[in-house]
Amino acid sequence: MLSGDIPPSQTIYIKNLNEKIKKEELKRSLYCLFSQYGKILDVVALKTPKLRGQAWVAFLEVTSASNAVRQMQNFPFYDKPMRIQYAKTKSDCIAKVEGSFVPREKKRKQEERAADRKRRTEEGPQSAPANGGAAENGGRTTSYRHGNPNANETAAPNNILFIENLPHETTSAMLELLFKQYPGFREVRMIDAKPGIAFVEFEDDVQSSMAMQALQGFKVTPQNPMGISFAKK
DNA sequence: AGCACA
Repeated sequence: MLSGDIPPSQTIYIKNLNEKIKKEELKRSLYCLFSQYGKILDVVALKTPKLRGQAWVAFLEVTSASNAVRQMQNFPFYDKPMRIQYAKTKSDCIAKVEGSFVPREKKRKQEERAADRKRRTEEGPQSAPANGGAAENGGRTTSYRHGNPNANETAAPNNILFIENLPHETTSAMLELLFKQYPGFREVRMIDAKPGIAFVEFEDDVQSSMAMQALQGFKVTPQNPMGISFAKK
């Protein structure tokens, strides 16, 4: 891979991030943006002088990270193109999942030893930032893989979303109600000749990504979890 | 440019 001679792994390293964004918001947005590629275990961002403008997103699957590196490369995020590589070292949350986690000891700073001491014995996937809504309904259906035209390959980001698996009774007014709660919403378009699908347009790719993540798998009916992907250009 | 997890 030409991604800077670092071998593929579950964790991506992102730099050139907008440093004006507050840490919590940044983590939340990264979580939203990248969870389209698969389950995220953790998002790490620090605002220390050495580490500002950078973040790590740890996926459960290497393939998720690979897709993210390729498809989100140079993605304009808060007005700055993201530069994405694989992380150089394994994330703690990955080591924990693999059962190989050992609290770092005498590495750099001994002030960390005290912190290690009170390290909580956590088990499962690390705390991912909460997503902004629609979580009650059926929960995380991270990627929709049925009649999806981009089944194996996630489409490149687009300000227009492609919605499928809708009940045929769905109207654009219904979808509008659902999507207009997310910033940047523009319009819903449906085609009479093609029931069950819709296009939803946002102002830009970031905003469409947020809505996609928030509403992915949203169950219009118990049989109809929405499949949302980026429309093809 | 800069690779951490507190």
